[in-house]
Amino acid sequence: MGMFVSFDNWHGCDADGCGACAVRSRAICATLPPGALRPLREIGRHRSIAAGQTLVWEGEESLLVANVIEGMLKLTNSTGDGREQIVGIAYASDFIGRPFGERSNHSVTALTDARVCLFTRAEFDAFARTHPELEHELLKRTLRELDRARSFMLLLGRKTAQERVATLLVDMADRLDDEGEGFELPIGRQQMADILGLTIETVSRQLTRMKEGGVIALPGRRAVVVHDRPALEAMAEAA
Amino acid sequence: MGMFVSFDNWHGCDADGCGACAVRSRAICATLPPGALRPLREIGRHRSIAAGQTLVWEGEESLLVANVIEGMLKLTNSTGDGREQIVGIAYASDFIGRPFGERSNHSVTALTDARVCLFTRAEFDAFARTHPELEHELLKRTLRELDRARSFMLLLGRKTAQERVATLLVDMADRLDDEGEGFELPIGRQQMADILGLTIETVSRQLTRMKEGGVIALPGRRAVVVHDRPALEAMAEAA
DNA sequence: CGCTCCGTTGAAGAGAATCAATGAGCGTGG
DNA sequence: CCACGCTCATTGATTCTCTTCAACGGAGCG
Repeated sequence: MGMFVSFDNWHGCDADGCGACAVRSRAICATLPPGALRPLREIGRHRSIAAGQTLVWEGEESLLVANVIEGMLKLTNSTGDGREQIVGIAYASDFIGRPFGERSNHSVTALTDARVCLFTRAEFDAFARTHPELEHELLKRTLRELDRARSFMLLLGRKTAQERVATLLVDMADRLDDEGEGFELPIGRQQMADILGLTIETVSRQLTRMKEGGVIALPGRRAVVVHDRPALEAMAEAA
Repeated sequence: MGMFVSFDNWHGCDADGCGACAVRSRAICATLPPGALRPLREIGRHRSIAAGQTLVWEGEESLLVANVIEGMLKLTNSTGDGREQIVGIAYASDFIGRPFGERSNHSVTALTDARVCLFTRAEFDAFARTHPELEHELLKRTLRELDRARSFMLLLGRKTAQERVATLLVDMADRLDDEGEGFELPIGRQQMADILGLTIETVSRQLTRMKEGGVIALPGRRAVVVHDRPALEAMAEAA
């Protein structure tokens, strides 16, 4: 494992440890009063993760939790024979891992090179248990995640391939397309398929259909331009 | 609304209000020290709900939360054109509703006649905010629900019809079949289909196949006897 | 230049949905 | 107690969507 993992050369109580943190104002730490930040900092460690590396395995003991500082990670569940479903994506400032539980229900794998602020679950649990503001923030985030997961259950259980792809594009556009001038997909076709519960071929065909219908353009492998947003939204909802 | 809803004739601080509650030891209230139970009791109301009645509507403002005292309720998400996906089921002692959020993401509808202990969201939020033990319990429950939802995403996105039905039967047997002598399904075929992201016909056909394969018996509409549990579990996992 | 990875496209097939009819319980009322 | 009607479940025939299998294409890179 050591060969895949690199620790930054600071850890714990550093002069500019959290102050300089890229997600200081957006991660759960933001809820803590200044005085409580120091003890949390002392149990946290920065770690870099290479794309493709898995931080937590489905079904294994829950030993780690973390804040995402930079990069993207996927949360996945798999069947015994290798079928995979992405059940969540963690971006910068998101919290990952399973506090207050014996085992992790899903794997966590880096989609891009990433950096996280890591805690052992035991230490984090103990800290959180004594800091209600932190638990409150965690509760709010977990409730939001649960809402998102349940919305996705509707997509996976009841929506057609076209609706699924359109829904994903609308979500991505909302997240990434500030200027309305198109955006870069942060993931490839296979991962789109793993999110949507489809095959890579079906995703590709649906994108092609939308392109031929003039709803979107695909100027590159990862590039998407939405030409007709209302049409895309209509596709996402009804059919 | 009044014609569908009946309030019990006590509410608030009653002599035996919470002490006699059927879920006193299992609901979130169980975490509260005796002294804190009284103020919570004072903002709670018992309500009876008829089967089929909807307590909360998807997308509407989140005004109510509740503990389930008795009965079963379904949490659902729907598409514009009426396709429905059950995203969760609440049993006695479960907590329902969306605290700390503007809107409810899903509808809550009684599957059986039910009784709940109801709070306005505003009052509950304020109470919870000042009772960390309660928020901690709520966090643990929400994390468990999130794990469950994500496991279900694998089922909905990647499992075959046979695997889905077998998975549901295993879950139900674990929950209901103490003696190994069979159990009564708490829901009909349509709701099984709505949970599994299938049609009623497909659920029926899969059950028939399992019956003909000798894995289960179906002595009545709602009755199930598992003859070959290992086979059923194998069906639930691989294919 | 050729290799590899990833995405696209095509043809064929499987699995589930849909459409349609039949059948079995169950409650109601005669 | 039985007949009726209603709801829910089963079964069959067909259609259709998505998957599977297979080949090709194109961009990036050594």
